[in-house]
Amino acid sequence: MSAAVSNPDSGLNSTVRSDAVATRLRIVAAAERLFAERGIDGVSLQQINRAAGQRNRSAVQYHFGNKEGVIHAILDKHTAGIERRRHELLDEIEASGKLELRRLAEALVIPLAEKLDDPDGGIAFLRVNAQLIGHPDFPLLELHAQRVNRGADRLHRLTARACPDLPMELWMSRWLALGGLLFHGMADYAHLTERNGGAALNIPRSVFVSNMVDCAVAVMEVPQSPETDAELERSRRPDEETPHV
Amino acid sequence: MSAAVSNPDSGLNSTVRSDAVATRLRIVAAAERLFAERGIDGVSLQQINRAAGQRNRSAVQYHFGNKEGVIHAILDKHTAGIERRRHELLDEIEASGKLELRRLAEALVIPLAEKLDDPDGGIAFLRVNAQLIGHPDFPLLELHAQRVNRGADRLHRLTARACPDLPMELWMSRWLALGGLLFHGMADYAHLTERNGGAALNIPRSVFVSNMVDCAVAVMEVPQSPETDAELERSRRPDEETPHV
DNA sequence: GCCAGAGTAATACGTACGTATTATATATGT
DNA sequence: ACATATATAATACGTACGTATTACTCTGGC
Repeated sequence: MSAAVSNPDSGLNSTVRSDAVATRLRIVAAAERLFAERGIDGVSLQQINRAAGQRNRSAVQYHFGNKEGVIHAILDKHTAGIERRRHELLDEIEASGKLELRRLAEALVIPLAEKLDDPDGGIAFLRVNAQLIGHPDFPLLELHAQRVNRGADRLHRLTARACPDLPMELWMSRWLALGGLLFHGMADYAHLTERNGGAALNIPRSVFVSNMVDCAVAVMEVPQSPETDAELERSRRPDEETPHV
Repeated sequence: MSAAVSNPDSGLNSTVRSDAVATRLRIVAAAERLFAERGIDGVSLQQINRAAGQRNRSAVQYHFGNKEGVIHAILDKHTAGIERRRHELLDEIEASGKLELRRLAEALVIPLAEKLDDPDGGIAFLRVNAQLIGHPDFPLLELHAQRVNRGADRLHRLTARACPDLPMELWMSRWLALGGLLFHGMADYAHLTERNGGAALNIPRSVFVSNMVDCAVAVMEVPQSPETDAELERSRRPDEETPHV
């Protein structure tokens, strides 16, 4: 609670010194790299300090409070650009007048995929995101709930509107699963890209991205099968006990 | 290297005492529960010891060597049944004479989904698996490479044969992404199921499973889009430089 | 019933962590 | 140029970890 460890952002400080922002940038860059390589839980704050060239042991505490603060800083660094790009694409779609599902899927995938070419930690950002999906302490959905994310919300609404025939329960389940598909597909490709220094899986980037869009479209637009319809029908009759098979 | 910490399984010990197997079972059960709740890296071996009611501090070391040994024990506990079930389903499919893609997707999904009803750590097993996918120290693919997994290999071959029209690079990429879709979709549903004590997302289990099968089929069987075909075509002409858009 | 050995318990050592406290240096506003 | 608050450095404390070592207990085979 002392002044020395309070987050300078949260206070009423009128001035932000220039060397502080440089240190913050170096810490964030070191953290995202280490998190991507060794896992979020496999990195201590002291290791981040050392990797950032900080001889002090509590520089991370001073600037970000704790590990969650560092994670938020990493997300802040990258999501602004992603949000902007996503709004651009969605604006184009809405201006065109019709909600083409493939365009919406592109608005979902492309802003993320462009991070593959961001040399300032873009790939690490993608890998950290994939780790956060199922993380017990910092689940991605909760982290995003704490921040403004209008682009993703807008996209969610538009895609739901573009798939009016799918029952809502199924749509929700598919949307969640789509997150796993995208983030982990992207993170795997990102990892391999970093190791091979260019393409991965013998697939050029443009082909990979387009293929991911194809998969996203497929998951969203394929109608439920007759088997699923039958199960759905059966589950909606409360009288009949659903068998265990 | 002393005898006291050597894995009793790896030695030539003729006898295995009954209390030892009971302790091993309790340790594995405690470990899978803790791993699922707090994350693999968020649990120390000592915590596993305590949760297993072991007053000794090095019981885990004695029985499993290290954390990777515990993970292998968890996988051993569950994969046997999954493998057996998967071979059953694949036998039926091959006996029928035709490779129906939906049946193959069921052979992929159902053996895992049935773990949702296994009260002996089935849900924890699914959540641990999802964590292992992108784990830096114990990546799931490497762990599986160290063990016999003929059911999954057989399934991989058969599904690839059932999708002859898709270019191989795209197929490989989709197969990897499918892992993220399945394991994380399953783990999310498992987690919610455990919290709500029954169904999750207002979706009964049978509907959820059938919906996952639909998604898997969709990802596997949807042909590449004209956009992807164009990118693929362009990438196969080595003369022309691929633009960055 | 007894004994060798597997299994469990108790204890200790070195290391690294997060956190707190204090001191020094330096950039910014006046 | 100076004073002040901010930023960085240095150091210390308590805790928990993995590991190793030693001693005790009890099972299982004879």
